[in-house]
Amino acid sequence: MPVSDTITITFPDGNTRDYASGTTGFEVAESISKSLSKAAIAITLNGVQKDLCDPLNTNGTVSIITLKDEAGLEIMRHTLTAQVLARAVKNIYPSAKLAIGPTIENGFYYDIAFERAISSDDLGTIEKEMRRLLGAGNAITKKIVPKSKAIKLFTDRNEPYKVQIIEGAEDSQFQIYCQGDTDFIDLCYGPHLPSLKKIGAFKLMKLAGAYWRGDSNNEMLTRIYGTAWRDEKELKAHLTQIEEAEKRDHRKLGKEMDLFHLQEEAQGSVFWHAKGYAIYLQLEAYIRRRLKDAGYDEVKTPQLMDQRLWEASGHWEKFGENMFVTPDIVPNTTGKGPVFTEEPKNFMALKPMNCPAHVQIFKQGVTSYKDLPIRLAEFGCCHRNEPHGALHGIMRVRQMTQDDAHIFCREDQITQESVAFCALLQKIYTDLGFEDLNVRLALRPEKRGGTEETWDKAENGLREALTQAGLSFEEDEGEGAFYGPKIEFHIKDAIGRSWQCGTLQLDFILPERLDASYIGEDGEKHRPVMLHRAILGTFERFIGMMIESYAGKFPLWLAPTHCVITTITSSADSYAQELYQTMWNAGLRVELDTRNEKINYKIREHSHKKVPNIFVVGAREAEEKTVAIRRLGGKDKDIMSAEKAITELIEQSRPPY
RNA sequence: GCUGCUGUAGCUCAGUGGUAGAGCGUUCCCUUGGUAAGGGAGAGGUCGGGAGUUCAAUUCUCCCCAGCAGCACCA
Repeated sequence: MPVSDTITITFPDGNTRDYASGTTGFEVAESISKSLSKAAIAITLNGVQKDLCDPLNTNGTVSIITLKDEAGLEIMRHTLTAQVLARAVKNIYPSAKLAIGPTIENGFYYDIAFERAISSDDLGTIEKEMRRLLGAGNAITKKIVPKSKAIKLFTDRNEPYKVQIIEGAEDSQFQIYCQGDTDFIDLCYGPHLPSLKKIGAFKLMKLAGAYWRGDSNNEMLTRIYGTAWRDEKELKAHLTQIEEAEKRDHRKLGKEMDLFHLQEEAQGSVFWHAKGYAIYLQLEAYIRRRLKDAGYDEVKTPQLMDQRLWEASGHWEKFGENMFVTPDIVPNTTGKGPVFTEEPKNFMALKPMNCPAHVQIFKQGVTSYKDLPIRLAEFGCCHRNEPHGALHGIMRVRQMTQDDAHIFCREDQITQESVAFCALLQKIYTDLGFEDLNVRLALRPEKRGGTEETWDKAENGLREALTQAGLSFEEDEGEGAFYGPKIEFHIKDAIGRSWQCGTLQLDFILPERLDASYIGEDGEKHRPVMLHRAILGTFERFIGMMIESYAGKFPLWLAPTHCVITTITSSADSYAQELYQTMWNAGLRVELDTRNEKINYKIREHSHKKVPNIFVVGAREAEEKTVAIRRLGGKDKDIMSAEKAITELIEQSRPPY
C-alpha cells in the first residue's frame, strides 16, 4: 500500500524530483532524457537493483544502470545465460533440466542436466540457436508469483532443480521472467535486461562437469561456460588477453626454457633440469638467509616413518587417504608371484607433512619456558597422494618441498610470533615481486578440537597479527583446520586461477597428541602451542607462480643464466673463451655460444629462451677488449669494456637479501 | 575421484580402413655472416597401451593409462 500518492526520488547528483507512486524505473529514466531511457537497463533503488518495469512506491535514491556500468554488464551476462542460453538449450534438448546459471568474472555459466551427454562439439549448435533467439529480440517481462504457484509452474515443466531451489528458499514470492510471447520461463532474483535487443557480444567457451550444489555426493551436471561483453571489440580484446596469458603458462615456459619436465612414470613429481634447479637453488639460499636471520634453526627429518608415529599424530586417521604407505617387507621382484608374499606386520609412510617429525626434535631433552619460542625450519620434501584430477603442472604435485617451519611457543607469544611472521612474509613477497596478496583468515570449523576460549584467543591473535602487519584480509567462517585457525596467502596465476602459497596455522592439538611439553616458570609441565608456517608454501608451486608472473623473464639474481657470450665470427672464439672463464670464475651463471651460426640466429634463439643478457663479441670487441651487450627485450646494444660489463653484471645479479 | 576433450618424430601440429607427413630442432656439407630464422642433404615414428570388428586398424568399437579444461578435494 503506498503511503501517499507522491514519492520523492533522489538522484546520485543530489537532485530530487517527485513522481506519482507506482512510477516505473523506465519512466523515471524517460523523464530525465529520451536517450537515457534508451540506454537504461535497470536501476538501483537505495542500492538495491531493480528491473526497469518495477513500480516505485517509496521515497529513495535511484540511479540508472546502463551497459556502461559494470553492474549493467553483469545484468547483461545474467540475462544472456538465464534467458538465451537456457532457452536455446531447452529448444534443442527439450528434456534438459535447468539448474543454476549465475554470472562469473568475464562471463557466465549454466548448470544443466542432459538426458544424454553432450560434447563440446554441440556448443556450436547451441550458440547458433542463441544467435537465432537474439535475432528475434524479444522483450523480457516478469511476473511475481507465490511460492506454491512457483513450485507448481516448475513441477509442471519437469524442472526438479528449480523446484528444489524454490522449496529451499525462505522467500514467499518468486520472480518469473518470460520472453515475448514464448512459453519459456525462468526463475530469477533479477534484474534482467528489458529486452534481448540489448545483448552485446558473446561466445560459448567450454563445457565441464559440476556437481549439483557443489557437493560431490550429488549427481554431476553439465556446465556450459560463456563469456560476454558490450561489443565485439571488447570480446576480441578478452580473447586476445586469454591467448596472451596462455603464453605465460609455466608448463609451456618450463619446456621452452628447459626448466623442468614431468613424465608418466612419476606423475605429479617434478624432474628439475639444471636451469630450473638453478632458480630453485637461488630461491632456497635466499629463504635460508631470511630464516636464519629471523631466528629459525634449520633441521632435516626422515622421509619414511613408522605407522605408529602417524597414528599418534592423527595423520593416519585424518590424512591417511592422501598418504603413500609401504609395507616394511623385502619385496619379491622376480616377476613371478605376488610382490609381497607375506602379510605385512608393519607399515611405513612417506611423510605428507613435517610437523610430527619436528615435534620429535622438540621432545628431545627438556625444554624450559626460557627456551621458547623454538623455531624449527626444514626444506622438507613431502609426498601426498593427491587425486588425479587435482594435479596441475608444478602447481599441484604429489612430491613437494615446503619452506616449512614450526614455531613452538607459549600462548602469550602467539601474537608476537604471528606479527613477526607476517612481516617476514611481506618482505619476502616484495623481494620476489608479489605485491598484491589475497589474504584470508579461516575461522573455526564445525568439527574442531580445543575449547572455545582457546579458539577465541587463537583467532584474535591472528586477526591482531594481520592488522598490525597492515594486511587487509577476508574472513572465511568454518574454513579453519580442525586443530586451529589459519591465515592463507593466495596468489593468482597467469590465467586467473588462485593458488594458496604462504600459510600460518595455529595448532593446539598436535603437541597434546604427541605429548610435547615444556617446563614453565612454575616448575610444572605445560603444552606449547605450535605455529605451522610456510612463506612460499612449496618451491614447486611458488616457482610455477614466478614463471607465470615474470613471464619467464626472471630478475637477474634468479635467472637460470645471467649471460650468454656469443661470437660473430670464429675469429673471436678465443677472446670469448677468455671472457667465459673470467665470468665463470667470478661465480656468474654464464654460457658460451661459439656455434657457426649467424648472429641474428643466435640472438633470436637466446632471446626466446629469455636469457637476460647477451654479450656479443666480434673481431672489434676482441681487439678493444669490450663487449656489445644485448639486453632481453631491448633493441639497442650497449658497448663497454669487458671489465666494466662484468663488474656491473656481478653487481646486478646480487640477491635482494 | 567425477564430467567432457585430447594423445601421430625431440618440440608444435596436419593426415588416412591398405603400416605416415610438414615446420622447428638434430646430424653432415657449404657459408665467417655485426644484433630476433643463410643454403643444401640425411637420420629420426610399436601413430599412448591392450583387446575386438575386418582380408587389412594409426584410422572403427570397447577397456586401461596419461595429459588438458572444469567440478570436488587441497593438512
